[in-house]
Amino acid sequence: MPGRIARILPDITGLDKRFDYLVPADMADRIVVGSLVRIDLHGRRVGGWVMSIHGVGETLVEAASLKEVAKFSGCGPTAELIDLAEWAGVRWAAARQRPFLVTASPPRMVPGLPEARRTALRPGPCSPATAELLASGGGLLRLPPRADLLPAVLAAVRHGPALVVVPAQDDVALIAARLRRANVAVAIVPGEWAQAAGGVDVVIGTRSAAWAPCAEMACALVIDEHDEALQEERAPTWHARDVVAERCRRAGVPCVLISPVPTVTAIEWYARDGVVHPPRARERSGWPTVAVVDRRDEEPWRRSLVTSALIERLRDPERRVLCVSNITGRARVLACRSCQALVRCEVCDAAVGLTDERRLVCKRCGTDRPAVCQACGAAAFANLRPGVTRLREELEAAAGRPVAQLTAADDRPPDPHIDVVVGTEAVLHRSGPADVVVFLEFDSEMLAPRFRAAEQSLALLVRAGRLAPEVVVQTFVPDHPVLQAAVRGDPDIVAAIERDRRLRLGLPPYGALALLSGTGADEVVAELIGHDGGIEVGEIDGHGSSRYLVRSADWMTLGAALNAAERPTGSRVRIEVDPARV
DNA sequence: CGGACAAGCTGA
DNA sequence: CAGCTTGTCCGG
Repeated sequence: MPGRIARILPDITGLDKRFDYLVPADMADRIVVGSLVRIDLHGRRVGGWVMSIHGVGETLVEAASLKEVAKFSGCGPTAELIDLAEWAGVRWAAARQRPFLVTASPPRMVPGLPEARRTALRPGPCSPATAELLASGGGLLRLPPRADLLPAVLAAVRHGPALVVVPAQDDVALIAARLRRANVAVAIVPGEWAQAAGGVDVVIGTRSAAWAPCAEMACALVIDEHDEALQEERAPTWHARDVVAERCRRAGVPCVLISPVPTVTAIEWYARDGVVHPPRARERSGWPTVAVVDRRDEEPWRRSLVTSALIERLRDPERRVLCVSNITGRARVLACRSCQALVRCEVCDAAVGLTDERRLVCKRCGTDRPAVCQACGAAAFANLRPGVTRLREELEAAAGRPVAQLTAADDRPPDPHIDVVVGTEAVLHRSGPADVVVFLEFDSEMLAPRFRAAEQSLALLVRAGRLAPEVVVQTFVPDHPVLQAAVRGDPDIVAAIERDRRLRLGLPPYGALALLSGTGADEVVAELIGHDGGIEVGEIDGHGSSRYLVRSADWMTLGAALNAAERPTGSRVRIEVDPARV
């Protein structure tokens, strides 16, 4: 091979530039697009990705003046994923590819790929609906909360090497173990990145698996497409469902999305073929029993969360009861995650709360400071939610048996011998199965001033329904569509209303939306307003620094405009494309 | 990002 | 004006 030139993106945050290096002859066969290499750049040796390979003469710099690639470090993302990162950089207005490439790269260096491991599938239960959707080019499958998902995964395995994305790590392990028992070759990513790249029947993982290698990928499955865990919370706020769908589209392989409560986004993608679901009677039987408790009937203890319906369940010693509450809404009492110190106001020593802008604001004296622990300088806080402590005592008195409390701040699991647990949403993630899940006050969730509140609160009921066959919801609005949908096991009730509202307001998926905040946001917004191509900007009142909602007709127009906007030096603009909580 | 180098500030 | 801080530029 004559001299080749590798265009390399250094693995350095804040440096979004590619540099050309000569490929030494002894590395020529190993260095391909995506390879991880080391280069000498500006006096230091740094890692980087090969973004493209060129012949001598195709580059701007004279070959003679180029340095050589210093070292081949290991295998990296495939060329398809490098291209996909380029797309994602626009889709989520990231401007740079680095965050995607990091996700698409192995956690430890992989010098070479192992042999493919593919096995003959033992006959077993296999979802015909999934198989049909895969055969017809992909689609959206609605399966009730308590349905077993393994048959759908097995149908994907039958179709060929499959990429499976699941929101929660626990479910990844569970599905992988069951697949292995069925003699399926599985690679759990990111840990088994090399096996996934070498070739297996199923590559499975959480959100980041959207960027995992999958040799000879023939189809992909996104399980619980509605789950917020599929979206990255840090910017760029990419969504695994969207990444997988685009990846499949480019590869020309089918993608099947599965959810008990499909998002308007997914429904819209597959609007032509419609949502596939089991016969209504069967679907409904896969939903939990949902009991709606009208808190208006609870005179004269109208304000109490301990209703008679709840007391009845608490008093039954045979029943394991999980109680979920989020009374405080946002955190009012915080503790530092590193040093455990209570976060207090610098001026008056009162406990301070955390605002949406990540500032600590004292309710007593109004002092405002950045979200940094005064004792140790850490910036991560645990929410102590004093409301839960008080509630625990109240519930214990009503139950006549011990009640454990669980919030995101508690790092040890609750005592397994205590069969009543109360806490924040963490209860739904970190307690085992139960007989009944009670939402003590669901309205703050269901009526939250966020455009996805309906979808999000329905998703909570789904989560609860997977833990217990019965879900009790205490509310002042018992006729809300979210509750109707859950009671009847018919998510269409919410989907239809949501679709109309989003269409009317031009909200996703019928419009593209990004939230801009941080210093320098004003300058970026000023530039966007001068922009000619269909960008709209609105200001959201932010305490202190202002936040802006930027809208456009579609994601790529929005992303391109945001990426093109000049950022003033020293600015720290945060861009949340498709924000989950607005 | 982090090194290089230049321009700006301080103190004897 | 040495010695130090702060800012800006640039990398193949």
